[in-house]
Amino acid sequence: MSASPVDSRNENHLLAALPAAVQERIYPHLKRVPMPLGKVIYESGAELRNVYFPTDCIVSLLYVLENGASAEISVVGNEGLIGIALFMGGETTPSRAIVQSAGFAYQLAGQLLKEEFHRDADMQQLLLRYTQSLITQMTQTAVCNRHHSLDQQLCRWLLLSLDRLRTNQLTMTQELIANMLGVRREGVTEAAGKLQGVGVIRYQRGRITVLDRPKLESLCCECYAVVKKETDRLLPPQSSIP
Amino acid sequence: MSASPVDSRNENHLLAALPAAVQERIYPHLKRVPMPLGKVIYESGAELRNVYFPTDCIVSLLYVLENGASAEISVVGNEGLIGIALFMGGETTPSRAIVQSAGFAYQLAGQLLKEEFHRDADMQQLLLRYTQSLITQMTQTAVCNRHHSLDQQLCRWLLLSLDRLRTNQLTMTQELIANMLGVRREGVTEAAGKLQGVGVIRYQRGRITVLDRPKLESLCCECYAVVKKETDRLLPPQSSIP
DNA sequence: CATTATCCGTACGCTGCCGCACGGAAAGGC
DNA sequence: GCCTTTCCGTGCGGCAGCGTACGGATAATG
Repeated sequence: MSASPVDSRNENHLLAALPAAVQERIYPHLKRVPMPLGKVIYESGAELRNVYFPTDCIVSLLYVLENGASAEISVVGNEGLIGIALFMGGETTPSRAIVQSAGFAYQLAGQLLKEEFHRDADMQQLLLRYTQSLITQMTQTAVCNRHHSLDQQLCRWLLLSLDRLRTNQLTMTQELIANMLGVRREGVTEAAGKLQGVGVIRYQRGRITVLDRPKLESLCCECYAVVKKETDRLLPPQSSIP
Repeated sequence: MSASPVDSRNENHLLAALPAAVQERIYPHLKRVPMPLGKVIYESGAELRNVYFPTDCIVSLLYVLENGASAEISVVGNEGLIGIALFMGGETTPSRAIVQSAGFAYQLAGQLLKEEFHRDADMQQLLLRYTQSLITQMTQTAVCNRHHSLDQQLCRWLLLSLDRLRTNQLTMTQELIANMLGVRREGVTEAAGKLQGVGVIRYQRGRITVLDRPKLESLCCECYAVVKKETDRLLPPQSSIP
């Protein structure tokens, strides 16, 4: 196999967990592409031509209503891939994928992914389990939207983002967070102000630093823990580099 | 094939759409079982032993929070099946399935479904497309919970239920609806009162009659139409009895 | 260095839904 | 036919988040 020890393709957990045979066939076709902040990976209803395996970026699946209001459905980092609709058979979804934290990802032609999906049973199993973990995240988002306060949801959101980065710093304006959570920007300002007041985070113009993660978790609703636990169950976080 | 023209197994669209070969193998193992109101088909986290194909009942996938608060994630009728976690590979889900409208369903051992899922590519494709339509429903629920009023959501909920029944009558207390929507019972009373006031529905002690469906749709948020359109796209509603 | 654009803080009235409480009215049991 | 249970109507205070508006502070631009 051509993968060197420092192969950044292994930074994506799904890629790293693929059967060796699949890796061998797919790796040569992976193209490392930049994922700049705000880039729209695919638009609602648009046909997917490629899928993306993030290594150090975060992509949000966002739903945009007719009136322009929006809400984040789920978030994808180096634990997953963008474009499940391809192998699910629908080709499109009524949501938008947008880069929420800049970085890189590996691009793969959708056709190749589909072929492998139908060729290798282990890979299929892996991708389906990942899809189920996404479903869990979506359902939890739904119930969280219904029952929990903005303060709690902000905590959940910060934790979800933090898990997908290597630092404790998010480059992220409050306006963007508000779009994701589907609330007013002022609401985020207020909630973030409280968190800063108790020393959990600090921020200056679009740069959020998490200072006390345990406390952040304690202020969060159960939703974060439920999703994390279920995701770990479905996709055991085994070491990515064999 | 043993299926007679009046075979009620064909009342479930998924069963009816299965490849003939799969039908031949599976039909003998289907067991028609009653689905009484309120019955819990599976509990959160419990392993699924059977899957269910509803013919004339409605089953809700409900998420229950630690404090007992709940919210409906999606709803399944004769267009789908209960137990997708089986072939998705997770075996369990952190949600509860509960009968929301009484009727019957066909029960099938999970093991058999899994075998067919891996054996027949067409069936696999069908089930995955159904799963994607479920995902659409879930995401729309999430965004609807965030942005739309109780009045609108009640309309959406009534329409979703109506689509899965043969009558325009729902046997359904307001308390139950409140549980599904994750709101107070009083809120449902008020919203339903408005709908009755404008002549869209009529109800008496747990019996709701829809009088003016077009008007109901006009009062609804876009969420219902989006889900319906996407579901029809993913699972074309071809005649169920060939 | 001056100007502009971006981002964050604050304030105020409003409204939709919550929590709670109580009462009436229809179905069901004996 | 009486009693109990279930279900629905109504009312009231409270509050979280919305819409709107404005101003200050920090980066980016030329």
